[in-house]
Amino acid sequence: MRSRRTRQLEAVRRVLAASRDHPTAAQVHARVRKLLPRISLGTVYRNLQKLVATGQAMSVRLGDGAAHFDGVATEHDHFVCQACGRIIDLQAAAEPAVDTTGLQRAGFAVRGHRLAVVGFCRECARKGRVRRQGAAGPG
Amino acid sequence: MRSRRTRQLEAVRRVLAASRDHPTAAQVHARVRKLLPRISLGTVYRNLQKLVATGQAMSVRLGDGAAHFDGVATEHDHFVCQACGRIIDLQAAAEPAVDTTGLQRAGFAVRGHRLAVVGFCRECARKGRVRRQGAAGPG
DNA sequence: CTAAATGCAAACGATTTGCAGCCCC
DNA sequence: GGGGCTGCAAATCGTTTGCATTTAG
Repeated sequence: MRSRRTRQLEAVRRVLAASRDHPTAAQVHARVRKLLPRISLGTVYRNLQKLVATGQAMSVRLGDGAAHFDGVATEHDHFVCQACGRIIDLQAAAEPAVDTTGLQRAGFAVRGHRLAVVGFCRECARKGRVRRQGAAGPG
Repeated sequence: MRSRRTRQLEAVRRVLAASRDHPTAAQVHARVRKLLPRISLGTVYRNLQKLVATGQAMSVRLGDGAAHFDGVATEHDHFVCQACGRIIDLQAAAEPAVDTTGLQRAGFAVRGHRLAVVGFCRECARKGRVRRQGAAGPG
């Protein structure tokens, strides 16, 4: 019943902690392989689950099919750039505060939220890759 | 190149407009089948895509694998009940306003956002199904 | 030792796609 | 009548799972 400290789990933990780009399970797998060439994708999935379950990582879904993993486990929001695809952490009490007091007053028991702000990051906005309003929304 | 007005597309549009519960593609399929028993799931997917692409519907992802479809196409947020699984539209300027002015000041070009507030809906909260804080987050 | 974890491959669920025939415009 | 659309089935993608074998404690 007790949980073991395997080299595979350690490697996944380490890779995730060193990644700032919210890799998918497949990307984590590719990176961990450099340390443990024989590790399987299934094991990566199992260990990612374990880290999420123990609050050492979080998984975020963003429109596209695959789950992305975040070594930052404290609750925070994300910004998704429509041009370069980067997923940026919106840390701390900073930025987009979500006000749920109205909901709570209405009788909802709020436990948390998932927020992804969509648009163009500083760099892409500066480079003028900004497609002006219109067309598809934040999907 | 021109788009046609088929009975299948019409049926999907109608079913979605009449649904307030954010059905999955499979659920839409089941409902449309009552009108067109021979319609295939693939066609339902293709037509749902078409409605989303033309701004007549929106698709929302919420933790669980499947996409849920919403006949309300105007941008709005959702509340997901952890007890009964219901997905509730948070309409209008009401409720959880997301403040992105800080982000914009920081150079981000904000185009929109996706917000899901997680917790217990009025009914479930009242019935005491509320598991108190702790354990897993809004995953 | 021995139960938990691994690697591998098959199983899965959601969604997409190729194709032959159908049917709107 | 022609090309988009359909139904069907097979294919794809991300993720999970069963099982024999390895390995941490």
